[in-house]
Amino acid sequence: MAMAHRIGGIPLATVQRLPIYLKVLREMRRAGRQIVSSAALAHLLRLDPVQVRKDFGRLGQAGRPRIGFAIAALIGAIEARLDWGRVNAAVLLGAGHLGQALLGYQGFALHGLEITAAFDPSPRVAGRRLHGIPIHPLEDLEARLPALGARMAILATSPWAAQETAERLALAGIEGIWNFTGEILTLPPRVLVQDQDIAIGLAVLSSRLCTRVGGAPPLSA
Amino acid sequence: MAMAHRIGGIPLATVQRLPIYLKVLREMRRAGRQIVSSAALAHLLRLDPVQVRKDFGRLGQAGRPRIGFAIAALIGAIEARLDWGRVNAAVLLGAGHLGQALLGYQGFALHGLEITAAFDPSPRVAGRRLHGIPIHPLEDLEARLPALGARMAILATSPWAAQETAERLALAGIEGIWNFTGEILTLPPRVLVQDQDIAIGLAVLSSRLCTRVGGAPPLSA
DNA sequence: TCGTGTGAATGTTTTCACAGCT
DNA sequence: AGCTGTGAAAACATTCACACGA
Repeated sequence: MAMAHRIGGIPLATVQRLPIYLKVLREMRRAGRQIVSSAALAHLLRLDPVQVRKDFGRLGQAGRPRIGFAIAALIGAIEARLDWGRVNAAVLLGAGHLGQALLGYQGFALHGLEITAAFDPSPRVAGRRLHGIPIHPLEDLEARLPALGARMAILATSPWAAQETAERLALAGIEGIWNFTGEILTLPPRVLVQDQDIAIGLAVLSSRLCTRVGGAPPLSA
Repeated sequence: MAMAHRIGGIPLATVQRLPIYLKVLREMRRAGRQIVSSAALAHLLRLDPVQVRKDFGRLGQAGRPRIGFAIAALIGAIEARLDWGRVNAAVLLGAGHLGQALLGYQGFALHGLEITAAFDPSPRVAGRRLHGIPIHPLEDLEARLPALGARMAILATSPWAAQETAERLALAGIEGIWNFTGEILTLPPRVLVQDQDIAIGLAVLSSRLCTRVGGAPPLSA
C-alpha cells in the first residue's frame, strides 16, 4: 500500500545512496584518482563496507581483490542508472521564493537537469527572466509545454495551488512531478510523484533533539 | 554503521510519517471534526490502516472500537513527540537564494520553529533585514549566538563554506544542524546532523522515470 | 457490523562470517 | 597481508489474519 521498494531491479535504499556515492567519486576523479576501495568510501560516508560492495554489485560493477573499484566505471554506471549522464529538460511551476532558489541552484547541472522554463500566475514575475530562464504566465502552460520537451515538472507553487496545477501538468502529459509543496497530490498513477517535504527532515531532527536530553518518555500520553 | 533506526523508542519510519498525520489531523480539527478512523486517514494518505493504528499505538494513543481515534489527543501526542507544540528558536546560516527562501517559508510556524537571526559573510546582505529577520555578518556568529537561545542551526551556505561553518556552530554549542548544503559534514557526535539533500529525491524520481519505459536493464555495466 | 489491537507471516535491508583472489 | 563476493543470519518494517469491544 505504500511505496515501490525496488526501482528497475535495484532496492530503493540503494538508489538513495547513489547520489552520495556519485558526488564523492566525482571529487576523487577530479583529484586524479582512479581506484577506490569499498572500505575507503565507507569510511568517508559512514557506511558499512559490505553495504558499499553490495550496492556496487547491484549496479553490475565488480571490484578487483587487493585493488578496489575503478572510479570511472562506477561513475558511468551510476550516471546511467540515474539518467544523470546527459541533460534532461524540466519545467518549474511557481517562481516565488522557493522557485527562485531552485532556479538559482547550480547543482542541477551535475544531476543532468536543466530548467528550460518557469511558469507563475503572478503578473509581477511572469514575462521576466530569472537566472536567464524565462518566466511565463501560468495560463500559457498547456500551449508552451509541448515545445519544451520536458518529461519532469518541479512543483513549487503555493500549497493551495498545488493540486490544481498538478492536474494541469498531468493532463498536459508530464510524466513525473517533483513536489516541493508539502501537499498530498491525487493524480492518475500514470504520473510519478516524488514528494520533497522538508517537514519530514525537520521532524526527524527535532524529535531527536527533543528525546536526547529533556526527552519525552518512551511511551505515554 | 549507518543511521539510528529508533528515536526515543519509536521507529524512524513512524517518526517520518508523523508530520503528514499532523497536517491532515490539523485540517480536520479546523473543520470541526473530533474523531477519525484509521481507515479514513489511511485512505487519505495512501497508507495501510493497520500501519496507522500501529503508529498511533506507539505514541501511546488508543482508539475506541467502533468509534475511532480522538483527533485532539492525536495532535497533542504528535506535537509532544516532535516538540512542535511550542516555538523553538533557530538560526540560519547563509542568506543566498536558498537561505532567503527558507526565511520566507511560512510553514515553520506550524512546525514550532522560528528563525530569530541569520548570518551571511557577504557585506551585500549582512546588516539588512529580510522578512523581518536581521542578517548579521558571519564574523559575529560566536558573539551573538549565546543571546539567541537557538539549539538548532539551519545550514544553507555555499557548499565550500559548509564544513567550516558547521565547525564554528559546533564549537559555539549548537546541538543540531539541519544541513541543506548537500555536503557531508564531519563533526563530533555530540552534534546531531540532519541532511536535507535534494539530490536524493531527484535520484529516486529520475531513476523511476528512466527505468519506466525506455528503461535500463535490471543488471548490466 | 464496524473499527481497534495484536501475534504471526512476509518482505526488505543491514550485518555477520567466511571463502577466494592476488 | 589486503580487499572482494556472497550465502546465512539478524534486525527492521509492512501486511495478513483474526480476536475482541461497543
